[in-house]
Amino acid sequence: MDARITLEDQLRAMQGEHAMGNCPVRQVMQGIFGKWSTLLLQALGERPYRFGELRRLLPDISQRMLTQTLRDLERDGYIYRKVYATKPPSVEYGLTDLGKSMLGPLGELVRWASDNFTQVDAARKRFDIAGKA
Amino acid sequence: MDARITLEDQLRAMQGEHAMGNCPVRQVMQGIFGKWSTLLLQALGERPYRFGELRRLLPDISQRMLTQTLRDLERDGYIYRKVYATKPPSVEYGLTDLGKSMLGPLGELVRWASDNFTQVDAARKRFDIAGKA
DNA sequence: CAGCATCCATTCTGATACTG
DNA sequence: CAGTATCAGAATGGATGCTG
Repeated sequence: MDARITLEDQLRAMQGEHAMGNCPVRQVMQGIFGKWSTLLLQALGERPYRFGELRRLLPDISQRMLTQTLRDLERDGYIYRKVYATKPPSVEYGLTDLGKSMLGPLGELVRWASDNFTQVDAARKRFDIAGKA
Repeated sequence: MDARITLEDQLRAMQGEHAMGNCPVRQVMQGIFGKWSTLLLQALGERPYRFGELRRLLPDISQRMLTQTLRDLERDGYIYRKVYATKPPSVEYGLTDLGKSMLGPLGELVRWASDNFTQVDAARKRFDIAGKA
């Protein structure tokens, strides 16, 4: 079985009402690859976290971006949001089944990036030094 | 072998000079997930294409974005750019070995997105209808 | 044919201040 | 504790006209 998706596959999935720029596959991918989405998905892949815990885990995310990214991930069905009516209130975030099923493929790519970022970095330096920047 | 990369792995890879927001892994991922990058990488995974061919293949990309995205992919070492000094000139783009090696993991994720975009779409609708939008 | 330069609109991101 | 609201700057995206 070939795991490759051809461009024709994607074109077929678009059926006219969608243009290339907003094909559904790409829309899904964009949701996963926001500036903080991948990091949050991986964190929640380990265990559920509370809002404040995530904030401390990602020291350089602003509160605004954390709230917004979590909301987007919840909207796409990757994570759940559970409010405990304690005093003061606490909110727990965790992966849904859909989110868990996505973490496999995403992990593959993260692993590739982790294994190859030095090569990418080297390529960038070569390109820039060659004056093509 | 567990293919998962933990957050601790990423934190370890950062070594202080990098913050979460610009960790090298994320930088690589961002390069792959620009608005058009994935589509172009997949197209070039089938065979090399010329500039004009790519333009026709992605009808709704602007010339500016095509040029820019190709240049970014070349800079990161995923594609090569070969100029034929014909008259009029023609330019061929194709995947490098690094690009080819990345297409595997990327394809996994594209396949997941292709298999699950209806679920994501359904989740979005539920969220919006529930008035949480 | 395969670009580059310019201009403009939209989106994204973060800092800051405030609330149930 | 876990947000919301507002604002300003940066980055991104696209339309148009010009060139070797």
